[in-house]
Amino acid sequence: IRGMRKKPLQTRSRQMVDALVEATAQTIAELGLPDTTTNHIAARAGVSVGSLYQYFDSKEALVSALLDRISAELAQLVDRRLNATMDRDVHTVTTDLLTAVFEFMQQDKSCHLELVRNWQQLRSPRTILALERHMLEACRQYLLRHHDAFRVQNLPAALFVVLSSTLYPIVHYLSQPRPYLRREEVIASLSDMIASYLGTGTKTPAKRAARKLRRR
Amino acid sequence: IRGMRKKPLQTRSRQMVDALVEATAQTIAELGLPDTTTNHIAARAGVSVGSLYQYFDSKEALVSALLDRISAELAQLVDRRLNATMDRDVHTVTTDLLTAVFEFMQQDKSCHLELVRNWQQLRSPRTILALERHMLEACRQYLLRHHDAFRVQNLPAALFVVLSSTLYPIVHYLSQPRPYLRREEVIASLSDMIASYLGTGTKTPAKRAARKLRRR
Amino acid sequence: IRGMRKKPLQTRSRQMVDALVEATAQTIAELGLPDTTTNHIAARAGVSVGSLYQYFDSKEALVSALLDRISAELAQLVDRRLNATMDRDVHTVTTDLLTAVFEFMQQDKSCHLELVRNWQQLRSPRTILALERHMLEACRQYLLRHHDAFRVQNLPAALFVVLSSTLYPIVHYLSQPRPYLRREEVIASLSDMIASYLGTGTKTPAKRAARKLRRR
Amino acid sequence: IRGMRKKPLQTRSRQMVDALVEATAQTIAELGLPDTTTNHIAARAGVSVGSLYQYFDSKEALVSALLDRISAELAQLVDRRLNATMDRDVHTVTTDLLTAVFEFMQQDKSCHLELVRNWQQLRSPRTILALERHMLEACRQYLLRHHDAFRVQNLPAALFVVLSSTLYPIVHYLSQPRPYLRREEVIASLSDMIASYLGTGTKTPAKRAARKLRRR
DNA sequence: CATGAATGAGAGTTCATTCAT
DNA sequence: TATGAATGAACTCTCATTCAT
Repeated sequence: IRGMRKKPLQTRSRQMVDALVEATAQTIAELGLPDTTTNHIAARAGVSVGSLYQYFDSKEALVSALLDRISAELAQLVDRRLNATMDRDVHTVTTDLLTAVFEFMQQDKSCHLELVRNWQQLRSPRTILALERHMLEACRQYLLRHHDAFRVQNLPAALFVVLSSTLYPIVHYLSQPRPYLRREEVIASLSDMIASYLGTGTKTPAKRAARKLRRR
Repeated sequence: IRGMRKKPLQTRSRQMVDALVEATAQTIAELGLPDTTTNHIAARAGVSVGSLYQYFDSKEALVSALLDRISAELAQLVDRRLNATMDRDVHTVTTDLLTAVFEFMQQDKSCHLELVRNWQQLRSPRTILALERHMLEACRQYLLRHHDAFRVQNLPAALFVVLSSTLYPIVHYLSQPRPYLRREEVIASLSDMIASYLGTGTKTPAKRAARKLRRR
Repeated sequence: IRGMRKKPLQTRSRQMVDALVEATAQTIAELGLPDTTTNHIAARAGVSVGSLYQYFDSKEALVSALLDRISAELAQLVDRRLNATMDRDVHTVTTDLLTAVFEFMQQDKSCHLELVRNWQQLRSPRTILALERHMLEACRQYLLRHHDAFRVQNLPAALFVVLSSTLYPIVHYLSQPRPYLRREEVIASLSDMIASYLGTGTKTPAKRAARKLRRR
Repeated sequence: IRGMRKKPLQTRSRQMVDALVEATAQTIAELGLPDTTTNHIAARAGVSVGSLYQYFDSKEALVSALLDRISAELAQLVDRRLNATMDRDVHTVTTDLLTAVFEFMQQDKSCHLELVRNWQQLRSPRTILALERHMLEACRQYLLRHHDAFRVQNLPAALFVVLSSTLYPIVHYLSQPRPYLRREEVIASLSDMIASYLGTGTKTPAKRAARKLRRR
């Protein structure tokens, strides 16, 4: 792994690395990324700065490691949810996933939102790319399973658009100091949009009714 | 105007202010926001730091002014495009707007992308909010004009989702070092998604055909 | 005069110089000496910094000129008071003078106290020395007039001690945020001390009585 | 302790703190308080600015610590002297104390005088107040011990006047570039004044003789 | 003469990183 | 291996002073 100085094979090392990453997460959650210093992190982890630099090349490497951890968590979360709802229709699955991601971001004392806000400072394209690929793959699995229900033409482009159209509205929404919409409204609208795009956007009764009318 | 020290009424002042804002733009474009310093900006503008601080209260105020400028440009761009295509269907309008925004962001040696990347650092919520409202209003105008063609239920939520689903995929796309999709593919997919969501997603021949089939 | 660039012979020049010195006084009174800048002063005088530097070599020269003005005022004040009470006894004269100086320092919106507080920063020994000599001379005049009533031996030293023992307790007293003594108490005690030192410290009834007793 | 960052418990820390305070004293003695910068201090202490800021919150905190040190020294000095002369008459005690304070201020390459000169800039009212109270208490002790010999009416006011009448003439005297009096003359006159004020001003033979004459 | 925009050295302070212990 | 004191370059911002207009 990049930026790591020692391979944390031994137990002690692993514990140290974990403690440091956890301390990083907590500090970022509390102070925000820009105000997080290596000294803060080391202090919170209960070790010295020197030790910190024995395990991580730089502050950046630390944040990178934290990102790896969070990426894994997020991937796991999505996988679990998706497995549980594999057979349901897009709208249901989307609503479920969006709710899960919302909760993930909103977790109390979590650094997730703060990190996504500053994701451009994070020079860890590898991790981000990996997460993205994982998500794309998960989505592809779902779509393939339901291939008869969809009418997307350019699958890669569609996946890209659906994914990036999903993540950012959430961040944007959560970054508002005083949102004028409720979370459920955003989730519902996003689900509607994605479902209608992927071709089975006829889940809400109102819409189904509307379409019926027009058919006549 | 906030953070401005002298009112740039006279020609010389205006020129200095403009030069400084332009220098800020260039420096950010070249070095990125985090590495942009007041000394860099002053040097590039060909003046001393002292002069910079005669016109702007702080580094933040400078960036804020730059943001104001860009916001105005972007708003103007969207207005112009939208006026020209007011009577066309969603898909056409969306494609046109997306293309315009893409070009705006991709302008050579432009700071636009870098700024959007760091938009969370920018402590200018006023400007950002204003831009957002402007966009929402523009979209609303368009939708009202075509109200018979749409079937959105929760208009505010729809607008929020459409707008944030639009901006960020672009940034995301442009931030990729080696994109695996062509720009046109992303634009097309985004347009498809939005058009289908707003209710007249029947613009591309393929889809129209697909829908016809299903109706039988 | 030192630090002055032009001899203010013409009326316009005199007015300018006066306006600048007055502006200096006001600014110091309002902001304190450390926060007083040449730009503040020029602005308050309604002229440009350039003009300021046409009449004064430096910020220091300005403060110096202000000090000259205040010195003259103080000297005049003491002279007037002393002339009026020339024939009275030390205690009365001292009380009167101290009251006058207290009032001079305490004048509303005055820079006097602030200047005395920072008198060491003021590199104008000439002015200060002149004021001191003036005071010494005034005191000497009074003492000579009453030479039969006093028993001071080392007159120069006595004058030095009396004068410096007088000014600073006033400043010290006025600098206290919450004085625990009343002004009158300080004046009375100072007068008692000086009168008893100079040899006729028999003004307060108690003391007169005490002395009478001892004489027997 | 205020403004201190690390508690100087360990030997190394104490040494560093002491070295920095000492460097502050030396720099102030050499350059004067206004021209003393944190970089100067750090350089003179032989450490980096960073180290300075590991031990002190700010430049002000550094000066504050120096003031604490000096206050303690001065208080100790006065206590020692006063204890040694507790039973002597006012004139003797005053002369002794004044001589001691003179020497304290005049110490070669000392910052004491420079600090007293700028005492108003020093935002450490706590320390100054503490010193003042200590002095007042010491004086009160002495006066109470000799209560039968004195005839002061308003004790607090008398103490205030005596103390402030004592410190400032010394500073004033030492600030003169070319004093026209000898130190001994000032001390003698001050002692005379205080002794005569406090009621036993009949210590010097000359005065006693003079008074005898008048009694006849 | 008057202006005031322009100057720029230098202030205090921070923090990722190192290295002697 | 762990420590944490030490580093110092770099940051933002100020203000007495100048000089082209």
